[in-house]
Amino acid sequence: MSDFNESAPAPRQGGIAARAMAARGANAPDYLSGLNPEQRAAVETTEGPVLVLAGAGTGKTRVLTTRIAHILATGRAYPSQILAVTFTNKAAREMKQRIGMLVGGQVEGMPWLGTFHSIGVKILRRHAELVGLKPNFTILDTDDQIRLIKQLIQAENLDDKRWPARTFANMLDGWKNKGLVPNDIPEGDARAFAGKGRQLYAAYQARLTTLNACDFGDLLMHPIALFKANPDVLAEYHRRFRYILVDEYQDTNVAQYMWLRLLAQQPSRRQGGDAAISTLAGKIGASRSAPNIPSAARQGRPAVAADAAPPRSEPRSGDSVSANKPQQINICCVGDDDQSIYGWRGAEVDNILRFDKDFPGATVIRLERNYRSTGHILGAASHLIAHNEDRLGKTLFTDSPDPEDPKVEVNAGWDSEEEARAIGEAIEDLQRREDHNLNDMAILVRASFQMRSFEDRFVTMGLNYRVIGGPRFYERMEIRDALAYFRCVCQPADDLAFERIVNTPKRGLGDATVRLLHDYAREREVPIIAAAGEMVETEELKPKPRNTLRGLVADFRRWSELLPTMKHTELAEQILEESGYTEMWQNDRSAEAPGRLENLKELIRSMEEYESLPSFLEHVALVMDAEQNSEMDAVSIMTLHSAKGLEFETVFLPGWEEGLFPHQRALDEGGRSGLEEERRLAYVGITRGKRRVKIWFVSNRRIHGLWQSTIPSRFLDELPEAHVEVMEANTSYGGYGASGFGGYGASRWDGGNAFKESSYKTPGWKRAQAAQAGFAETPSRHGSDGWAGGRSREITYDAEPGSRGSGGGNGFAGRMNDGPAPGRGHNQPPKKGFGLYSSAKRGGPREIQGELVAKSVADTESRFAAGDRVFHLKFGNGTVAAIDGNKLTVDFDKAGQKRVLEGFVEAV
DNA sequence: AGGAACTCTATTTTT
DNA sequence: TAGAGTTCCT
Repeated sequence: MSDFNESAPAPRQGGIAARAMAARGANAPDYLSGLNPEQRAAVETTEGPVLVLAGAGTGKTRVLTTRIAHILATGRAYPSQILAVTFTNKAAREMKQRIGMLVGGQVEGMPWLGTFHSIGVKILRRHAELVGLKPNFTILDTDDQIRLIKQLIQAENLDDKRWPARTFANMLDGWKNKGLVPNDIPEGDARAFAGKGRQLYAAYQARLTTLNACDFGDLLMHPIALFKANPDVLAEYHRRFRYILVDEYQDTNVAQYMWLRLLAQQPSRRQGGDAAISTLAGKIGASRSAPNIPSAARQGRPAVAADAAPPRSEPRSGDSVSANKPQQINICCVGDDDQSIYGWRGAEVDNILRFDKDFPGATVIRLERNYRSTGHILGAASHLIAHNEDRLGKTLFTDSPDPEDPKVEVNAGWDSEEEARAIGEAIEDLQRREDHNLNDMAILVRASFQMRSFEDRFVTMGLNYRVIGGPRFYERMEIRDALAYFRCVCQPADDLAFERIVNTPKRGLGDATVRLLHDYAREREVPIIAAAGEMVETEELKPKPRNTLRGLVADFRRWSELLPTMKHTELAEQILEESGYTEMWQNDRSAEAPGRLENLKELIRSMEEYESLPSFLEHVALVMDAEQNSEMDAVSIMTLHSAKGLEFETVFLPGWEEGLFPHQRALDEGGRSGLEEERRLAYVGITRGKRRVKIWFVSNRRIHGLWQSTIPSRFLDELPEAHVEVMEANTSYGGYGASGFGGYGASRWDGGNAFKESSYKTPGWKRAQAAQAGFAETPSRHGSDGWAGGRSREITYDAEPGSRGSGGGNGFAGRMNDGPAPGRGHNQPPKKGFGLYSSAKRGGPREIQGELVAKSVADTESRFAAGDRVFHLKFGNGTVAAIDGNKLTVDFDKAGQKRVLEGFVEAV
């Protein structure tokens, strides 16, 4: 049944390896020509651990795919002996396709190329019993997960408003990213949720086991636990995988790291996390064991594998290709530390930074020759990223700099509407004058709310655009409902699916009935559908719901019986018909209803490609992904995060303002490393551009409904003059800041073309420096109608509701009226007061590559000391308790302890 | 069951 | 401000 226990087959006629070998030339095979020396080294260094540091646009995927082709073509391994992991399905698909192209044909023979998760499931299906699951376990999506958690929270008699399931789901995610089981979560976390954090986690896992289900995190956690507890199983995989390849290594989290290390036969280095992993399911109350004891030992099994020396002299059946060579770790990780932008969801840049320590004797190959962008773009990006401290260091270069290439542009605008207008015009310009396709242009934003102004504008202009990202096909309500029906049919134990649709469409089976069902099922420990089947035979339900439920149970029974015989697409259609689900939307008069029906049809259509309903469900759980139509010519709008890996002729980067980019929250929560991640995001953004990069910033932006004055991003100051051109403002109101816009402005950017002389001698820059010693100056007010004159709001720190931006009446600026019409008198002289963003106080200049740059906020020395008495506009008088960069912890006499920005506080 | 009124919250996202 | 989610009322 599985190909796993067979010994490696001889290359089949027409099989991938055979074809690859046939395709191989005598000396320099085709696929190797056209690689540059570094790439070629990365491909040909097949043995031992290899780290390929592949800068943006240096041909990373090409190396990865060619390397696989090379391994196959030289007979080093069979396709089934190569483990190749990616993060996204898209990347996996692309790799498969490209390997196919290299080797000539479809790659049916690469069974172990896939995402961490899909490979995880594959492993888990084979050995499910070892972690207490059945092989047909379900995979829960975030939605199910949250509903389940909510039930558990309620079962613990906690207020689910005060303790939102969402929050818990996030914590859960964090733990699983770190590979922590309930017993190993930090004490602080354990105390969360009214002291029930750990208990809830354990209860959650126990519940998943009863449901015969897994969440996404478990797809990594279970295999790790399994390998550790069953060295014999791990050894089989060791024997199998001759070569391991990892894409986007900088994005791996701790759990993925542990998973890889186990498979790479490395003794584990990280004690904490490793000791943590044991069997996840239902380990409540198990006593906390001493660190460093492998979990296998705890469970009374021999401890080998991870924590002991790797079994180097394992017999290696099925290894007909190169038997008898000493065991080597042929792992190749490809990544770019400078493009690590997922720290916030658990990625550990550290994994890539430490590779050579993890794998002693590793070969490190740098790919720095860029084939994508112009010299100016590379120069700008490299100079920017050089401001990061935690990096391995690479410098991209191009062989073909062209004096005609445009420099990276920096543009200023008044507000987000003008920004959208101007970018819209620039797009039309390129389209008309340069004959650009809209498909070659993209707008990359930091946060999705920024998209709106572009959409609004493009709609009025009649400009085609396409938003990438956002809610996906399989996340739509109607799709989830339909899938829930199918799940109930295929998996009678899927309580969550059943609960989702018992009363959809409305059948009069409301909360009360469901609760009864639930209690009954829990008590008897049977699945809810089974419980329903039993309960309708009793007197426990009122006649009406009882009859309805009886009907529904009969429906499901009938559908289940049809499952083995009927064609799955027809059955699916029948289910949706007979359940009344389709009808529900047909009767719905709302505007979305027709679209939903259309989506349901699309769902059925997409099932065609799969053999059966269960196999379709499996696909859906893992590949929450649907193709977008790329037919029409349209500008792409997306976040910087979703742009990673893409490239465009022209890239627009709006919103380069302090607080937005770098994002205030990243700064607050991540400190210096948070800032560095933001900077990498900027780097990713710039390096998406092939020929043109146009950066924008504005001086007023509406955030949470209030107009905020903003200052230019510090990243602008980190761009090298040689590769950047500051554009003259060409808007009707007369340009940005020629008259010392705002007054609080902090950089060379507010001097318009003053930049060309000397960036750091401009009044703006001096002001910025001066500001560091005292208050930043206020933003200017503008307009005259409806201006509240409220106090500026405290970004993030002030959670006190109800008082932001209104009342006060003390004349400190911050609240603006509606979008200002250009040309109106918006440039009033600055008023002395409190700065909006005290991050305006960028630290003293620092020398990098002969240039002065802004220093990060974290280094700024506070003008306060612990014990100082201070006054805060809202909280009144207080005493400084602690200082953290520009943030103060203050014990207020009346308001208690608060964290406030230094800029909002005045010495008394 | 449905709707009005109210509250809360506002990066980034894959699997 | 706006959208989602919840509560409360009929």
